This record gives sequence, C-alpha cells and structure tokens, in this order.
Amino acid sequence: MARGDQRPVTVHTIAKHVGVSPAAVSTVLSNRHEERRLAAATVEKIRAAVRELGYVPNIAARRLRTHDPEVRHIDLGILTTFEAPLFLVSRALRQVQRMADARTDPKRKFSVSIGMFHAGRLREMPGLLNASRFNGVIVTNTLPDDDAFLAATALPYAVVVLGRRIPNYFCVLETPGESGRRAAEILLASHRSQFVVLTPALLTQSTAERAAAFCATVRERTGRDPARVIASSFVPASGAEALRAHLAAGRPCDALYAVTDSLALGAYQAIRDGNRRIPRDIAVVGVGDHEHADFFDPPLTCVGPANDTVAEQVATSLFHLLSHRRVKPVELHVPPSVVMRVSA
Amino acid sequence: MARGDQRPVTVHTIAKHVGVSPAAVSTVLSNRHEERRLAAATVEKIRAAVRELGYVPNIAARRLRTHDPEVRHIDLGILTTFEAPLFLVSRALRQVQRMADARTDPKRKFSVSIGMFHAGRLREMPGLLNASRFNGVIVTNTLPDDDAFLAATALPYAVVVLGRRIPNYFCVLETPGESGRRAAEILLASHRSQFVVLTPALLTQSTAERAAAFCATVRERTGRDPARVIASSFVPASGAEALRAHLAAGRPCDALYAVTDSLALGAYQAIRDGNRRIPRDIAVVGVGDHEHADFFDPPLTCVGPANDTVAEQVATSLFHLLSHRRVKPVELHVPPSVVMRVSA
DNA sequence: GCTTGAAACTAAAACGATTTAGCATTTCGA
DNA sequence: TCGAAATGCTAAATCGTTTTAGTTTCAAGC
Repeated sequence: MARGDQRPVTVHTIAKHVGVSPAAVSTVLSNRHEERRLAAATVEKIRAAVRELGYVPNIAARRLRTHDPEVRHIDLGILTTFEAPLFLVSRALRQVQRMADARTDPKRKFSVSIGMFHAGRLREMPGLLNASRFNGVIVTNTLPDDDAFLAATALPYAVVVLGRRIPNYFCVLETPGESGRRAAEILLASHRSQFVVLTPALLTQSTAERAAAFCATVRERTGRDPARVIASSFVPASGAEALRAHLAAGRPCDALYAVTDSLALGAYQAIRDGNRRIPRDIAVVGVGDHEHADFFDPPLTCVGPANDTVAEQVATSLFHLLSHRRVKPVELHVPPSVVMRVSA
Repeated sequence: MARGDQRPVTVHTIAKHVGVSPAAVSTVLSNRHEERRLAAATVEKIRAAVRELGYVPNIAARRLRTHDPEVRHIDLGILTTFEAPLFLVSRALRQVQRMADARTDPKRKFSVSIGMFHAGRLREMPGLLNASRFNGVIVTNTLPDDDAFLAATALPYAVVVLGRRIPNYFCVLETPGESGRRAAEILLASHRSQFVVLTPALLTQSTAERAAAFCATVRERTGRDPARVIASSFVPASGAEALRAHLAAGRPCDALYAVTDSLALGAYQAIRDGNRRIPRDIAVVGVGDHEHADFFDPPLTCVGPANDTVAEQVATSLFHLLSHRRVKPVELHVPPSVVMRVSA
C-alpha cells in the first residue's frame, strides 16, 4: 500500500491499477455490469481495487455529467451554526421551500438544504468563497467573527443575512431596540420594580440589542438599571442555574426579561424551585423564538420577531436577489410582534 | 426575448449573445475583470446579458473545476422531511459532524448538511437515485411510501436508515416493542387502571410499534385494552385537543402514554385545563424525543431511544459504510433508556 | 523601421465522471 | 466453412466552468 500523499483516487486510478478502462470501472460502480456484459472476474477485480484503494466518488463530477441538460438546478442553502438550536431556522427553511416549490417546473428544480458551520468559523466553510456550493444562501446565527468575515468579503452570489446588520449585505432583522423596549413597557405596566434581564454570556447582535434597549427603557422610567443575570450558555439548564443563584442569594426580582425562550424555560424552573409563582411573584417576558412558548406553564408572554414575517421577508429577498442580480443592499426591519399570554 | 423552451443559459450562451468568448464571461462573473484588463464597455455588455438572459451558474461544474485536486471532498447528508420537527435530527447531526471533524485533514474535507424532502416523496429528491448529491446519507422520518421506495431501490452508496426497519439497508432503531412495554410497566407499577395511549393519526413505524407493544402489555396484565386517543397531527396543539375531548366526554384516564413528547406537551395542557394533577390524577409517560422533557412541569418521565447512543450508532455506521463498501446490511437495536422524573 | 509594452481579448485544456458507438474476438447454427 | 450473433471490452465525447498561455492590435520610444 503505502500510497501516502498521492492525489485522491479516481476512476482512472482504479482503471490503471486493474488494467482496464475507466469506462469499465464506471460500469461496475453504477452496478451496470450485467447489462453491459462485463466478465464476472473483471467485475471482481474492479470491486477489489475500489475497496483496496478506498475510492470515493467525486460528487461534483458525477452531478455535472449525469444532470439533464434541459433542466436548471438551483441550490439554496440556509447556513447556520452547529451550536445554535436548529428550530431557529425552521420557519425560514419552510418558507424558502414553499417559494421554491412554487417556482419549480420541469425545467427548473430547486434543492434547499441546511448547511452547518462552527460558530465563528464561517470562513472555513467549503465552497463559500468561490461560490461552488450554493446559488443563494441565507446566513444566520453568526458570531461577531463571522460578521467581520462577511463584512470583509464580497460574496459573488445571492446572500441574505438574517438577524444581523452587516454593511453591503441584504439584511433582515427585527427593528433594532424595539423588542427590548416593548418588553420593558409590558413589565413596567404591571407595576414591577425589581427588574432583571437574563442573557447568555456570549451575546449575538440581536440579544445584545434586546438587553441594551430593555435596560435603557427601564433606566429611563425608573432611574435604575435592571440587574443583569448571565447564563453561561443559551441552554435552559444554564438559564435555570444562573437565575437560581440570583434568587438564592436573596437578590430581588419581580420582573424578568429573558432574551431567548430557552433561557426563559430555564428561568421557569428556577422560579418554581424558589417557590415563587409566575406571574404573581415574578412576571416573565420572553422572545417567542421557541416553538412551544404557548405550552409553557403558564404560557409565556413574548415580544419578539414576528417569525412568519421575518421568514417571508428573508425568503422573498433571497428569490429577489436570485432573479435580479446586483440590487442595492437593503436593510429590512421587521417590527416585533407582542403576544400577551399569562406570564406577564 | 421570447426564448421559451431553450436549454438553460450557460456562459457559452452569454458569450455568443455578446460576441465574446466564454472566458471573458467567466472573468466578469467572478469579478476578475480589472486584473484581467477587460474593457469597461465589454464588462457592461456582459453584465447586461447576464441579467437579461437570467443566467444561473451550474454549481456542479463550478465545483468540479475549482476544487483543489489534492483534496477529497466528501458530502454527507442527513435526510429528513419538511414536516418533521428539525430537532429530531440534531443529535445525529452533531455526532456525524464530530466524527467528520475527527477525520478531516488537509487532503480530506467533509461537509455535512441536512437535506429536506416532502414526507412520502423521498423518491423525488434530486440526485438521490443517481448518487449525485451525497457520498453517504442518514435517512430518517420516512413515511411508509418512502420506506417502500427505499425497499424497492438499491442505492449505490452509503445509506443508514434511522428509526425504521427496511430490508437490505443498514438500520439503527430502538429495540422493537421494548419502549411500549417498559412504558406500560411503569404505569402498571403505580397501580393505575384506566390506561390511555395518545398517538398521531399518521403512524410511523416506531410510533406504531410503541403503541402496539404498550397495548399488548397492558392487555396481558389487566385483561383490558387501553383506550386509544388519536391526535390529528403530531404537534402539541392537536394532542391537547384530542385529550381534552376525551376528558371532557367524561371518559376515564389515570395513566397516559404519549408516543411522542410533542403530544405529551399538548396532553399536559389538556390535563391542566381539566383541573387534574400530574401525576396524582394522571400519570404520564413520554418518549424523550424532546430536548426539553426535563423542563416540563412536572418533568416528564420518559422511555425512549437513548438518543445519544442512537446518534453514535448511526454516525459510526455511516462512516463504517463509507470506508468498507459492500458490508452486509445490519439491523442495530438500541435498547430504550428509562428516565424516571416526576410525571409517573 | 524596429523593438517593446500594454491592452484586450481568445483557444484550449482541465476538473472527474458517464455513456454511446464501436472494435476485436469467440461461439454457434446451418 | 461462412456469416451472424454474442461476448467483453475501449475510445472518445460530453457535462459547464475556470484558467493558463497565448495572440493580435495599436501606440510609444529609439
């Protein structure tokens, strides 16, 4: 063996190794050897070589060769991080799919997929820079590093950024500051005085803005800043832990704003564990990014991006960019929707 | 215009239309016209033609041409339906990614993506049959139609089926019947007598098996079949509605098995609305397919696939198939894990 | 008048697979 | 013994794009 640093093995490599033509190898690989009458012995030799050399087909070549030249194939991607919860993209995904279905015809097919990158390492995503993976993408859940990378790069295809503001990109995001302000107003309206904002340690643009606007509004109306409780991550357990510590230390809290619903879910647990009642002892406002906010006990009052509207905007923008290339970058603001349930 | 049923436009089409070579078009498309000194007027003409003809680049060709021949690119996919909740695949996804990362080196890159198909229409997924999209896939959340399609087809690449049993495929699934039996045992152990099983109208293989095994066990021990409550879909709201109707009709229930956690979440709401307490009045057992079963109130007792184990098995199998092609199909059973929380 | 250089392009190869048409042999039937 | 049919393979084109290595034209410099 010892074929250390060769180039990857192709059908040619195998053909040479066995002493046949690439055509024969291809025939065997696609299990067509019966109808094309290859000798059983040859088939076996080729199969053995394929296994021995560890052949992996080149998808791009295969796709280029086998596609029907009459139909255009358009690849759409939703790019998110491994670290972010997947449901955050599901609305956008479904909306893109719906619009793609509406535009599908015998000469035009779409595939919509979710591409994943490690948070902060968008730049390493294969094929992003040379436009060799997608005809258009929606990028979301980026970290500041990724934002910086995008800002410094002009991607030569359709890109819509979801939930962030990045210069020279088509961006769709909630109206800046609006969520935090409305959340504060709801809690202020129920005559609370001990305000707390629960955030993850690592803030994205939206979560940072929510927290900032909330604090600004509370300060403006009460003269005092809310207490800030910081969860180590964005999962419920860390939210629970952080708030539990806050309450256990005897620090006051009768109005809580959680900048994501996962954290709110954790907060619910901490509040129950501390024998307080929602909303009697502590009013809670969340964001509405969780599919099941309605099934929280009590149902969670939310101020947050109108997800359906955002999804629609983002998908519409993507298809718009796809058809009219080189349109001016636009920043679309979607005002938050307020769903008053029981928790505040 | 009126170029109705032509073939899709390529760089050649544009080149001919403008009266330049494909090379010039390509140069403009990749924004390299400055360094390659194309005349500004030509650039503009090409740009205009690109827009006018509605050019869409062929991703496969671009990728084939631009990839570094020294590195092998391996495309892995997790195939699920638009209809199924995305979080069902997140564990498998993360595990595949982890193993891919471990196998990544300068000559070997992976991309892991989620491919979506419409439930029951897996056969229509572009590139599935001719192996021109993925080097290996994990297929999950299939409906019977999809299963039939798979059973009738020999896909010429690495395929692992998650949560189903399909002849001639590498399948990973929970030990058949085990979940339902254990769930029944838990409820029987707390001396209940009015058993109810909550299922969606459209049963998948696993949900059907859970329900069947649950009923069989209850019948065997009590001589009576559990009542069957059927939700119109798998979302919490439909579970709530179905159980609410059951309770409102005055029909008995002191032990509930919900075959998915989404339905359990809905059931919780119906039970609260009916002024019953969990587990005092009604004991509930769920499946553990929801990320937040621990944050239900009260926390949900679950019997279900040990998701981490399943994810590990499924990812390991995929990479195994990828390296040793043509291994015998195997059916891997993962025994359910039981997490006793508060609800039963 | 001849070289040099810049400007503005093009021809052709290459990426890796699949498939069509066809070329040698061998076998078989009459 | 000859032609036809079957057997077992290969050559070469092709998919659409990018890039390298030119080529041609014109202006400037000597």
